[in-house]
Amino acid sequence: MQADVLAVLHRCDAPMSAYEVLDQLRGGNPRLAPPTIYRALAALIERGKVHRLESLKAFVVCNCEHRSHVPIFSICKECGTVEEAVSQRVTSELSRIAGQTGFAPARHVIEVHGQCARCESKEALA
Amino acid sequence: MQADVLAVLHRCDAPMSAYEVLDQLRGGNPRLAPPTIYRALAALIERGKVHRLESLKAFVVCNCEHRSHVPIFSICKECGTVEEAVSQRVTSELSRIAGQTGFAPARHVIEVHGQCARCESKEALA
DNA sequence: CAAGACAGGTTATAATATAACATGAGAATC
DNA sequence: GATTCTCATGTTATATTATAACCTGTCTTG
Repeated sequence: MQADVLAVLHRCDAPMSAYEVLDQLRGGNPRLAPPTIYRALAALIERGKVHRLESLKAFVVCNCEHRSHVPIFSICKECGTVEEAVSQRVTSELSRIAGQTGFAPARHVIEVHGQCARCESKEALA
Repeated sequence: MQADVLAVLHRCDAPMSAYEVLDQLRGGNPRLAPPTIYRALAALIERGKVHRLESLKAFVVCNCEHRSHVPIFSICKECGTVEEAVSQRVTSELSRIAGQTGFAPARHVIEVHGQCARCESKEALA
């Protein structure tokens, strides 16, 4: 099931809601219910294969090779595409800030909404 | 209504879900419905008085004086308290990364989950 | 085979959020 | 003063996201 979910997410190449994944997989299996999808997604996230975009309530495959990393997502508000980046500087600066108050970071959520280069140039033409 | 919602959020001093706010306000007004709360929250967020914590699906008052800023939230997984910080370095580094692919940032979501100093020391004692 | 573990199925419901239309009070205009 | 406009809120209904709780079947392992 995890493999099926991962395959659907790969095919789509854009963030999908759990229910969009569910609809895709129902084609081959009409009995599929939400808990099955959410369980598979939880396991994939645990394994680092998938990320949840908190601000979109949606899921994407992790296209990062790094084992353990702090992903930074750029989310285009026009076309919905998502890029994943990594920055040691951001991570360490966040740790530094946290350290000032004795806070121990465990998990980071970094999502940047805006407009991708492609959509900007499209808009410039119009 | 915005003032009422803000007052409730202030009293609580911790993130609250929209429905928790709703329950608080229903004491004085049994006819209150979700859209009213969500409308007030949307307006308060627009005005920068309130932030939505995407990863908690909850809302907090903005305790920052700055007019326009990129808030960085530290969320303690033990006690649920939230601290709001600002870092020019993080903001500019995120802009730099975005710039590499021509992405134009418009809104940032930065939420760090972990353990606050107080909860860490409590745990150390136990 | 019996016992246990575990993935997935099934049913039901909780929690979060918004669409669409109605109402009513006050300001602006005539 | 009557009319119209605007805008916040009320109201009803429903969409969307997520999880609890329990069941079933298969596979493993002794």
